[in-house]
Amino acid sequence: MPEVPELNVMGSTIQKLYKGKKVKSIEILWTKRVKCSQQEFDDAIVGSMLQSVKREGKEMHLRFDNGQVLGIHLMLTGAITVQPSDNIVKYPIFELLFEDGGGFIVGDHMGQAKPILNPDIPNVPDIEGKDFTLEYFTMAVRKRKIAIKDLIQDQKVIRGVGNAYADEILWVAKISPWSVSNRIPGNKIKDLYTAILDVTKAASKELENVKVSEFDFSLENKDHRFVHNPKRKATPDGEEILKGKVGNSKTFYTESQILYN
DNA sequence: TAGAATGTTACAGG
DNA sequence: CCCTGTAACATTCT
Repeated sequence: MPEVPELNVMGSTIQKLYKGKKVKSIEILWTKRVKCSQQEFDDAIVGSMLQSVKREGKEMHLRFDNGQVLGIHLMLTGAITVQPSDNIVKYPIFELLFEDGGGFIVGDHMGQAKPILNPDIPNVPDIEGKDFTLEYFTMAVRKRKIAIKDLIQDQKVIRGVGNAYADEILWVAKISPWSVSNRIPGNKIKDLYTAILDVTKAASKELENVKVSEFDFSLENKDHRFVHNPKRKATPDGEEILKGKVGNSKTFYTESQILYN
């Protein structure tokens, strides 16, 4: 369930709720994908105070006053349930609790979401970062020869775009997801760049009032996406939404998106 | 019942 | 060694 707009909302909420509080416990409940031991998590953050929450690509980074960082990656189907909650988390990955009550559980029925101790921050522009410039993006798009949808989702090129918003972005920019990256003309690369910024900003704003109690459900079911949304048959301007595949992921698009190849 | 779920990584082939 | 495409991962829900 995690892309940039969702992570922005979750991150600012976690910060609002727990900034300045000390960690009472962290309990790793599903260790398959986790690199560090329970002991290492305990030593790093138990007793330390939460200073800030920042998003880095598709990860959320919790920084503590002792300099330690807890990274959270929700992968495909992970979710955060703020505690206490009426909902029982069926497949918990880990639980983080603060000293005077509250905290959250990260759950994922696919078992892929994971906590990361002191994660690396790759030298790749985040889509909301200052170093994500039109110049950089134009160069990156021209350098390679793959489907444009795969390119904008490649976290080694830019960090933060995932399958759902990639469809929204390409629809706004009026570019077919199968367009070959190095065949896209300069003015359309600019449209694409602008669409990445605009779609991300608009969706973040749209989601900012979602209730904390609905984080583990409603965020992904909100009707704010216009094409990557199984509930919709047509775009707001009445064009039929088509379904296909780019690489191995499901793609929603329309006929009017131009194919450059 | 096969396929989908907002993702990443390993590996084969060129 | 670089680039690209494909499949695996893992598990429940529809």
